[in-house]
Amino acid sequence: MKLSTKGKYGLYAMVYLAQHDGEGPQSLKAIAELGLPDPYLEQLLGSLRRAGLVKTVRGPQGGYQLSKPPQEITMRHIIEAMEGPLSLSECVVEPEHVCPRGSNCKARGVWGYLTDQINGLLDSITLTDMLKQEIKGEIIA
Amino acid sequence: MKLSTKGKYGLYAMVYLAQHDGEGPQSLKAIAELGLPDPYLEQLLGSLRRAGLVKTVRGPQGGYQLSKPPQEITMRHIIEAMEGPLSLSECVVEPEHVCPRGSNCKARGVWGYLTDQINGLLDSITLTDMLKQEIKGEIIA
DNA sequence: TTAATCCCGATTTTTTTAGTCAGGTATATT
DNA sequence: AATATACCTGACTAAAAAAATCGGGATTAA
Repeated sequence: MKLSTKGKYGLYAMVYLAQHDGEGPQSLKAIAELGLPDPYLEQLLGSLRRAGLVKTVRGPQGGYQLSKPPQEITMRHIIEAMEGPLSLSECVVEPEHVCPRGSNCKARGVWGYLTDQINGLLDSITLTDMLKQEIKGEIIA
Repeated sequence: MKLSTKGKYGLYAMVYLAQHDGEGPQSLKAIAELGLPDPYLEQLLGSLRRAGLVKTVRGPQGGYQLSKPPQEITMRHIIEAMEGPLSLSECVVEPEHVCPRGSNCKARGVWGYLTDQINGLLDSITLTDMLKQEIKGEIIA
């Protein structure tokens, strides 16, 4: 179980924007200094924009910035924008999924439970928490 | 963020073995009735055996069975056997990872925190819980 | 008008996942 | 001992997903 680069790069970019919140638009090139391939990063920022997490300014001095305060943006928003909803098993997410294991499959409940718990975790972490390196009063550095 | 079929099939197989615990070895063919391709499943059961979660009996009437009581086998044991340790980012797992973002990368702490939390969740669910469809007193069906 | 900068779709490359297969080993049964 | 059942192993292949690349277009400050 691992995270794709999409999710990681997306988060790095968002942390960068949070660190420069209020300083005006940050260019793609500036963000890519984090060590990310810029044409790829451009794609990813597109996802973040379409998800409503960043807004852009075109033209010279243009760039990307957070579309709302960092304390209102959670890890879940970001990861979900980049990778789609967390799905440990299709049967939890897809409405009319037919499972070869029938209706009394014992795994199904666990997938649902875990999905909820992990989503809850992601919901509970904001960009501000990350900058402060503190979640629910706990130092995470 | 999703789980591979390895993890899923591995769990299905383990649930099956838990349901038939004490009934003697269960053949590959019997387990594959869950709807899994049997030559592939065979591979996966190999991982579970090497991880010490199942033991096998060869020859006629042979098959697979749990190597310890179902309440001692957790989701984490199973998923980890199938997919290796949970790794949201290399920097958390690999000892000498050089990160282009340097030592004050704000994401690192979060990866560590999340990794611990999710591992904790997986630790807390046993095969018995799954059969009972109940985790920490909560019905999950 | 120019240059900086974002936007977008198509394409390619690489990696991982998923699955197959052939031949080998152990063992209960007769 | 012979046989048939069943697990074991490693190499192989195919398909899908991830990770990027690229070329050309649109917007706008200066």
